[in-house]
Amino acid sequence: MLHQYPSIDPVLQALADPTRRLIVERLGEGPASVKQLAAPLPMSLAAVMQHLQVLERAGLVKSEKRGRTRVCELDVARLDTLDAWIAERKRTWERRYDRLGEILKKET
Amino acid sequence: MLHQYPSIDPVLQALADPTRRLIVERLGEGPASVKQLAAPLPMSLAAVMQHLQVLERAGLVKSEKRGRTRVCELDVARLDTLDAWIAERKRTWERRYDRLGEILKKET
DNA sequence: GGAATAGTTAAGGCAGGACTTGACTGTCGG
DNA sequence: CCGACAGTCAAGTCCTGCCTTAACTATTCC
Repeated sequence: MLHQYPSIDPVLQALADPTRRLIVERLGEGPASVKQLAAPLPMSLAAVMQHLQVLERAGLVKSEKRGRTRVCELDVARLDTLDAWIAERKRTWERRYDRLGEILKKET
Repeated sequence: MLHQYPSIDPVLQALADPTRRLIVERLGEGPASVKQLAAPLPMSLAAVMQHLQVLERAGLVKSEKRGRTRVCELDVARLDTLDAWIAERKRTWERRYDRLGEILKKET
């Protein structure tokens, strides 16, 4: 089947970092500027920028420049890619489980 | 709200590595020994062992020693942790979208 | 215009992660 | 018992990823 997902690789790599997950969670509540995103984080603005670039490359975040501020927004659709990947693993697993039947259940 | 998920951190970190995802995908088709898992991978057995330890610490894989071979098996339940996290992000997002109403839809 | 604001870019430091090698343990087949 | 097999452990190398600082650009406000 070759499972050709549109590159979950950058998505998972982006979400692997706790800071980036915090950013994603924050953006889940609505758009925000880079400054706003950086405010609660214990690091420089430049560091947050770099995190945003990773998230943007992964397609999880879209941003737009308005005046001198950059407004960032979550792209939830990208999370479906992950959803799909997980679902696929589980489906294969459960299909296998069905093939085995209830037999193995007996030997707890 | 404090979203107290049982540590998605190790799960996402484990899945961030392409090699480990390959192992997960392989194990999705059924249990396998360390040797079998290592066979298609361009690295030493010791390296695969280390990957397995990461997966096991994340709770994604369980293994059992049988004679001189170690049989590894996927723990699909752990993927639900990730599922839950994603679902939560999407839920928050959609709730926000609802609050905004249809107004923004007009300015396509 | 000039100072403060918000972001961007580049360089470098440092720690952690991925992989290797080599020595070692335990197990199976003959 | 002995060799081959499957895995384990410990160092050590190397490279990537996260973060910093510093200099620089583009806006906004007075």
